[in-house]
Amino acid sequence: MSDFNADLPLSARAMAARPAPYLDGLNPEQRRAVEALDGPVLMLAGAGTGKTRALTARIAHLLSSGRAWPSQILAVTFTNKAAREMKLRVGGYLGDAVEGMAWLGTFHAISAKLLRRHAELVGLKSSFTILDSDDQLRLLKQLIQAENIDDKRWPARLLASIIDQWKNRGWRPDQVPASEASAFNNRGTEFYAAYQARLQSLNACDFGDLLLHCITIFQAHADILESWRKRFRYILVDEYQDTNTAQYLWLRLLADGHKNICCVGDDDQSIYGWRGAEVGNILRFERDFPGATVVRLEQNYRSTPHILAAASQVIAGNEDRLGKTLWTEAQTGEKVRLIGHWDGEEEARWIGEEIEDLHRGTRGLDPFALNQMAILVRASHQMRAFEDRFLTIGLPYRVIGGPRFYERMEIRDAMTYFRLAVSPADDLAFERVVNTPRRGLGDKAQQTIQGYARKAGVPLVQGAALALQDGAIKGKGAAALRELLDGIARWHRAAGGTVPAGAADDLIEVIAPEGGRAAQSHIELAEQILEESGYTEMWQNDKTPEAPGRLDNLKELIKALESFENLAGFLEHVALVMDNDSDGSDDKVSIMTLHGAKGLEFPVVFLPGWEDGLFPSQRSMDESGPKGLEEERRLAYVGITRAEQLCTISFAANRRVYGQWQAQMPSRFVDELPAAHVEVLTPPGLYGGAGMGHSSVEARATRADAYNSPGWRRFQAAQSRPVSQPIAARNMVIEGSAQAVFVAGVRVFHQKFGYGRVAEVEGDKLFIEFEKSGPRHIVAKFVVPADQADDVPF
DNA sequence: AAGGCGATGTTTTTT
DNA sequence: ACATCGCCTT
Repeated sequence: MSDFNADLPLSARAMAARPAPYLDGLNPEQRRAVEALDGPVLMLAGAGTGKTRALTARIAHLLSSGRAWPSQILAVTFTNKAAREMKLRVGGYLGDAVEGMAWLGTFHAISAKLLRRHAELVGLKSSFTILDSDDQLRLLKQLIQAENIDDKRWPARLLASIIDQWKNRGWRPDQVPASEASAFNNRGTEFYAAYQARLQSLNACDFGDLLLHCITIFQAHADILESWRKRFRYILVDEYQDTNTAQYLWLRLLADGHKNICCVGDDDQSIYGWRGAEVGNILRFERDFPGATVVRLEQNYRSTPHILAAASQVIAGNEDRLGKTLWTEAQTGEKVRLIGHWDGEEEARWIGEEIEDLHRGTRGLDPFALNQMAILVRASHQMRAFEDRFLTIGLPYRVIGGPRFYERMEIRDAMTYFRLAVSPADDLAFERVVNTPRRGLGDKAQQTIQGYARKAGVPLVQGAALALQDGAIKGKGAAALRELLDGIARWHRAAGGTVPAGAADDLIEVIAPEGGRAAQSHIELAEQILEESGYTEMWQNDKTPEAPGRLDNLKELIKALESFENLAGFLEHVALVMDNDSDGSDDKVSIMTLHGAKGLEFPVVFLPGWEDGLFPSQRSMDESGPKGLEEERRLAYVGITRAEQLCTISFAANRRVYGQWQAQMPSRFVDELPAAHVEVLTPPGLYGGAGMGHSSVEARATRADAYNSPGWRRFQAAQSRPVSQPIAARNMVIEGSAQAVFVAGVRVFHQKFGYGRVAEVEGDKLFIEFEKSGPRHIVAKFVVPADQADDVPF
């Protein structure tokens, strides 16, 4: 301990007077990553190599060495969960000083904070609202319908995803390249511009805008950028492999001054390419930041050597990677187990019994708690078989990643009312709840209101007031609308002190000049809003089985308000922090997707459904070709490396796919597992494994030497080849020729959808009317001209 | 304004 | 197979 102090840089020596507990127990690489404070640093952290540890130690080091104040460190994560975790861990080293880390958060939360300060530079007020995807979709749909476009063929969903992708790439409407001009029936950019204009008039922005507006501001206002560069003296980025282009630009802008940026990530765990993540960002880091210090964390503290070997072998099949070699000091442990089943139900049955055995503690292994075990699936529909089975045998389980609390209908409705109370001029909010509960204000009444609002150029609430004055809405609807408007005005006044003063006050006078005041606390106000609006009552009168649960959720929502000072603060939080992590403390088996499992670890992991088409997913390969396959392989890598002690991979010979039974081929990833580290098990009733009569692990999962032989593996390899090979071959044949060949009217062939005719060409995508399966958008390289279909090897 | 019916699409998910 | 959605009927 005493002699290393002499070698440390000045800052650290100054610190040596105090102990530096955060350096204790770091391995040499971690230590290097912690101590290389200045200039660009890339920390390539393999699975289970203590990345968070190094990252938090680095923050602690920056602070205790006096390089930066807490408020001068920008620490960016992707999820709120990761941000919380980091805050917690840094707090462990620093105590209360973490509270000063005002800029530790997600890209979006930090961007929102920045944007509130400079909103006017992009035509927004600092009180702008952040739209959720419901609002976004509703808005786009209006735009599409206003143009009299068939929203069947050109759905708002498609437009939303196109615009999202563009925003992910950092393109504002005027920056969308010409190559995208054909998107959305040649009108994509036009709609994008219209959408942005509409957002601006609503004083709103979507998630993509949070980043994009920041970029716009930074690019246009050197002085502002400069001041933020000065403030953020050190930048840390977690999960850098998941950044998209917009996030990359955002980071570059902030880091390009001092270049004190430390990016942490693992190219082998990049599994979000489909939503815009660019692995290229991490692969390119050294070129982007010349002279960067690159640290590889390769010592794994999580898994047994067999598990690591299996994971390493699988991921070695990828071309596009920086390359790391995980190693561990651990000597012993179970091999990765591989087992085939007759069908998906049997797979679920077997895993259920296996879990019970492991829980009980058979076979000389210590018993595992249920919450030490997890089942990781490729697609959520696989979960069903497990849920069914576990319900019948009474095995407690928890599904992680289902619909989230704040996405439930009743929660969104309730929050929409809160939104109206805070900003009565929020047209999207008004639209959403004007007839929820039913107030007799159907399409016709709503159109009347729209008409009045548009004609007078005022928000919908005011349009509604005008329509009432004019007597344009009659009867029951009129009375109910009057009541709603009075309510909104009353709630707004009650929320008064907490709302940025000004704008809405005149509006309130217009819609309800003689309203009273009401509740004191925002919690009382919230309850009152739900009561007076009739929303609670609506669910009380609802006879469907889910109604009681929804009422419970509403109570929970009210409870959640307690930790906020006012409604506006709460809404901001919810817009950005839409998570619902169960605490994991009760003893249940976890069922989740491979994506959901990233960043987690479990002593015992089951990886079912390793079948070609399911995993790797056919769609991924169809849509993204070899790149897609590589991403699937990374997913396999993520799955295996979640396991600490026991990892069991399985596949079924038959599986029901969309109601049809299908014969399944074992995944090509099964062939990529290293035989020396895998133990092949035989299920009961097959290959002589049956008849032992017990449900012990020995009896059900016999060591099946006959099937552990090279011959068995070769047999498997031979079987899966006819499936996997032609797909790759096909792509090679077709690529290159694709762009030139297709024009509207050409008859084409697609391996899955059969024959069809090209209706439209949109860049590299074709809109094809398939003879059997109807119209579809298809990437051109996956179809061949019909007259060449026979040349395609099968 | 509610309920029924046929068409439709079915990987992964955050903010 | 199955759930969801939009439209259509009552």
